Amino acid sequence: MTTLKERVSSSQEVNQSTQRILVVDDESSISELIATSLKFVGFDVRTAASGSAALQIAQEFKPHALILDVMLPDQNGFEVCRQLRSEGHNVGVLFLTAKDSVEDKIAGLTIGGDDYVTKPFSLEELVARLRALLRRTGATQVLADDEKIRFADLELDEATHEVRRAGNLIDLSPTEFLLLRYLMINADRVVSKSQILDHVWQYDFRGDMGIVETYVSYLRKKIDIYEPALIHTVRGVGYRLRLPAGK
Amino acid sequence: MTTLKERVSSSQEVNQSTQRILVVDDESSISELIATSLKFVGFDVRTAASGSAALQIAQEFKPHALILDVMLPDQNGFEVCRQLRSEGHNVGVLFLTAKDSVEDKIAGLTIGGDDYVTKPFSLEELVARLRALLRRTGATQVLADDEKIRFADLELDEATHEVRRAGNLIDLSPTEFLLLRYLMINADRVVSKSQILDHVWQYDFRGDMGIVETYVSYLRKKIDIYEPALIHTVRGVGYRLRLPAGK
DNA sequence: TACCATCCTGAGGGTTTCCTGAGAATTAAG
DNA sequence: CTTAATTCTCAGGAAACCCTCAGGATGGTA
Repeated sequence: MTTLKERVSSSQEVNQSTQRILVVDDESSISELIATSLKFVGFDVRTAASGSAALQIAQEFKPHALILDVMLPDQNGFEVCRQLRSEGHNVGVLFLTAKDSVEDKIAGLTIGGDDYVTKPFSLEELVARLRALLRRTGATQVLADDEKIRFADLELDEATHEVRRAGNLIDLSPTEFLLLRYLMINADRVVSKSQILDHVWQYDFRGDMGIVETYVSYLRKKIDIYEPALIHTVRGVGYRLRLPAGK
Repeated sequence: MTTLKERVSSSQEVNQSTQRILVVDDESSISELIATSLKFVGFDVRTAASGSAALQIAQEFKPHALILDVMLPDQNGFEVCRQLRSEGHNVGVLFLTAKDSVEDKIAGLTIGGDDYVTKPFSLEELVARLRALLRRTGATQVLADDEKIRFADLELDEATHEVRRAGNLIDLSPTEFLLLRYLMINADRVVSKSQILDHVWQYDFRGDMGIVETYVSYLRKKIDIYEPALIHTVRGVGYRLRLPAGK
């Protein structure tokens, strides 16, 4: 089994126009995981382990968005957010909260275009939410890409959660949706089962990679009943989304 | 398929022509909540924590409307309002009052096109009232909306609070109305239960999201007794208002 | 061809999510 | 004060979903 960090560095996605993200979490394993992952897809990332450190770094780093744990050693995440806003930082925030947090005042988190993700999360979900947030808060200079991902005659719409193949609507479960999304983002590239597991499943998943095979099978039965087949197995390596031409 | 402008109108609403709103409340958590929310839907917002500060800021900011807590540290909100008017500021005011204050008094004092909202409020309600106020006071230079929101054969009139489906009048409770309104504003997009809770329910609501399910159930029994069904659940994500067309 | 590692997929059990009816609690109206 | 409307909680059941497992299929290699 490889390490998370190794496996994370896989895809390569250019042109993020270097948006700056500040990650704030006191568990360094979490903030490192996120930072590594975000850097790799092209963001400019800094980390902080406390609220006060975050405020300080934000002064000079001027991030386009924050990923902010609500439970911090010195002060709570909302307070950090409030202070930032009152200092004029017009920045979107993606909160991280424990799933079982005792009704930890998880209200009002989605008001200003902000959003939250519960721990444990999957990297795919985190990145998807972050991108949606940047789009909403207008921090993106590249101008809304319709919120749609396309490959061949496949079309995945993040706003409506609709997936179509050749115009036909396809019904996917949440996990199937995330998996397809990951494959489409990495279209034409081979992604290993480990990579898929790390990105699509929650980071505390403790099963083997058989589940990836199972879900690829599910996906095939839904999207590759059409010709031509798009999901291809690269034996001993992983999977790859491609058209037959580009052999 | 709705137009982009329609879909966008809840989240980022372009072309608000940057109307200026001054929010006055001594609780910073409240004024920040309001400011964040209003900025997000396209207003230009400033905040003040006292009556005197408000008067000062109003001099240079020249707001199109005020959101004004009636209980302020230095002076009472009505007094602030009176002073502003005597200084020639022709501006509509949306008062914020504690629920248990004597409502008759307030009603009597809200002359002209003014209005008031009791704490705790829901953001949907606050924004709706503010827009109505701006419309009445003529501060709005563009945006002569129909005051009606439509989707498919659904029609919701903000002025009369009437809802019709295929011409049939439908009787909704206040919460049902706000919920439907929120869904219609976000027609075709998936909205999560958290988003619904944050926008439709009062900001101090401390229950779980089961209540959203309950109210969706109520709504369905009133508007989806007609064909086709418009309210669809997206398992694991939220709800979405849509036509069956895309199948 | 025979063998082995890898991959595919159907079946089934356990869990989670969602829907809805019933009723308590609160509020508004008569 | 009584009644009605509305809001909210709760819990049972149904459906969807997640995951494991194992037998069969496939591909590479000796």
